[in-house]
Amino acid sequence: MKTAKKTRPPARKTFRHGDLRRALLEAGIALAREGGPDAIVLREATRRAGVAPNAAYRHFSSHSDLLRAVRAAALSSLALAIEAEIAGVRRNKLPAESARATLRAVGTGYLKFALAETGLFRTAFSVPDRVEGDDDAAKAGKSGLNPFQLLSRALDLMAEAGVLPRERRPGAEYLAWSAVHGLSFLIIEGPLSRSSQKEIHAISDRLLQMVEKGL
Amino acid sequence: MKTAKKTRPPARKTFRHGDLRRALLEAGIALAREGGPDAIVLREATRRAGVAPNAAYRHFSSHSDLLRAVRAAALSSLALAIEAEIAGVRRNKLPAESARATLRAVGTGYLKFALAETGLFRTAFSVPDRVEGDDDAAKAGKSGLNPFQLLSRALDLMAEAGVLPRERRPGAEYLAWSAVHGLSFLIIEGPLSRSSQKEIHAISDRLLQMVEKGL
DNA sequence: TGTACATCAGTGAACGCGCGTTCACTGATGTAC
DNA sequence: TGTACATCAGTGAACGCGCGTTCACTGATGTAC
Repeated sequence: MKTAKKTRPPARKTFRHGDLRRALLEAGIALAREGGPDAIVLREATRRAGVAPNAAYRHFSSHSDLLRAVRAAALSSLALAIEAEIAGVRRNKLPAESARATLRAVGTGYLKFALAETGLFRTAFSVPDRVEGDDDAAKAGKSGLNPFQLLSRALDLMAEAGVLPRERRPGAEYLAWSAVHGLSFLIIEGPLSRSSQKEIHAISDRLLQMVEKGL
Repeated sequence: MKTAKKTRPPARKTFRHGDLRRALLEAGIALAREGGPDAIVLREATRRAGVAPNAAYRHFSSHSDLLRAVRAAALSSLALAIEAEIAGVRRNKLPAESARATLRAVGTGYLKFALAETGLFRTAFSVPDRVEGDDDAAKAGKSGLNPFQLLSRALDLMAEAGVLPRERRPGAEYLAWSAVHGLSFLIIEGPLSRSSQKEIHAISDRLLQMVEKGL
């Protein structure tokens, strides 16, 4: 899928753009949304912003600098999606139930985002990057936590509620993350890509159950 | 990491090459091994085979045709790695134990391959493709089964041995695959990419345990 | 066993493409007096 | 309030690169007689 070249420059009337950095970043995000990380093309971003190609260099030092910024934005979107799912968890439950529901919400939010925003999702994980101890706000949601940190917090809740044995807590992130990320892959690029929403929903449920039980 | 351009054409003395198709395929595999799917460049393959760029078109109809062939070879390598791991399972066990060991072997073989042959592994899954009902021998190992089919067979064994409840058997492939594939990702491109072999081994073990228990 | 000829694998040259990036520039803006 | 000037965001033109692919060709091979 090639990107449409039809988008005409909005014909600025001022010499100065106003907020070119933001415009380029948003064009980059749009490109990522449409075609994943490989679709983030510096020249196309400037085209969409209605600006000469080299103008980008006033705001990003290189192509990969733009890519990094888009990537951070994608992670932030994912964090927002997870937060939205967590917000839907009923508060008046027993701690154990509530902790489990929160962990499930993290998984569900992750999977929903992968399905709905495939391009951004793939962009978020297109480049090796430790997100664990990273407090870059550009990668975080409203809570100030990035996706990994949201998962960590959910697991902490599980441990506190006594649902997850303390000795199993360390490193549990990687087990849960593996399962959910792997399923996202199967859904996006793998053999489940032609399955119905309903089938995907069912298998997602089973997977989250497996994690809960097996953790 | 750019591919080294130093590899000089082997200076054929005959006009005919002999087995150019094979040479191009092997060059393609070598490129994939070194740099993943994006490194599979038709021109570079012909360079390595010591042949003019357009000579490739006698054997592959296009770049993506070559890519498909390399991809099939990568899947076949993965199948071989899994088979090798299965072959190491002790035969004189109880059926239940033996079935569990076989499933573990599938997971271990998968993870080992992902770690040792990252480029080929990424190539194998670089393009959406249903491998489930696919009996293309180019994607299979010595047993004639491709990686997915090897996993299916291991799960069948589990069901027959009574270790996996029959009603949970359908679709179990996707749960196991998700977990193991997800961990492969974390190890290859994700946050576990800088961990030691030992840490990776430990977390792999825990993951396989989780799958066994949670399936 | 020897020759004529069709086949088709590989050659050489060229194409158009879009990319990231660099250069010397121009002209709007904001500040100092 | 008005003017001179430094700043620096965006321009226009160009670069070199490597890619996939097409064209008309050449020359080794295998087969028919």
